[in-house]
Amino acid sequence: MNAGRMPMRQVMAVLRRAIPDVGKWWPGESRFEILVGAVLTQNTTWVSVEKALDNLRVLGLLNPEALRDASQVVIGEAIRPSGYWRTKAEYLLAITDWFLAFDDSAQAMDDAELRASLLGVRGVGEETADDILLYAYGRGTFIYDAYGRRLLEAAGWGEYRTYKQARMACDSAIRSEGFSVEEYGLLHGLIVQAGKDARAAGGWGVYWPRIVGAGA
DNA sequence: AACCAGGAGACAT
DNA sequence: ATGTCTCATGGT
Repeated sequence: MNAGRMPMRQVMAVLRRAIPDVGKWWPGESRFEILVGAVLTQNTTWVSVEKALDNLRVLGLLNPEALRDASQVVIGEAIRPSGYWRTKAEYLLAITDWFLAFDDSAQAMDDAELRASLLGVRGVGEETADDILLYAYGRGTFIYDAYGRRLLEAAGWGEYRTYKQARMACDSAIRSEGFSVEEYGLLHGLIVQAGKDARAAGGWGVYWPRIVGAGA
């Protein structure tokens, strides 16, 4: 089946034509900041995350040593704009401990080892782990988030019940198409931006045919 | 004013 | 292995 499955490189071409510039899509001035952002953005818009990151930066807490020594309440106050402040303050302390313990040895780990190590951290699930793998450690990974699901469905890849299932299918397909790490990063950025545009346009049902047709 | 955002964990089934 | 609840704030 999957007669309508469009090759990922072609999907990317369609998206690049529709979205000329996503910029440096995951902002972050340090690797640690990317980890913090990955936790804060869970089920939350990036605009809200930026407010939380700014608050942490002003307090001098955007580095691992300072954050580790900060109280959960102080962290919670700073990150309040991004929601779930009790939960995420706890998660941030957990990922900070991981960073202090394993960041140095991360380069020596292969992709699967690093992913497993991250998944062992409280507050790091499949999607957050993949965000970190791709944007903090430069490992080629397809991020199967809510936007990715909608895009794949629109592009004829069908539906996958679980994150793992979809990730495996997409990763192997993309790997066989020879994507570089930079292309993986760009792809996810394009998908998220396209998701926003699609919603403004009235859904993927109208948006996708439009941007596909725009080049044909 | 309901609905959703760049999810994850606990718990029941 | 697969659903349902909860967590919290901000913007449509």
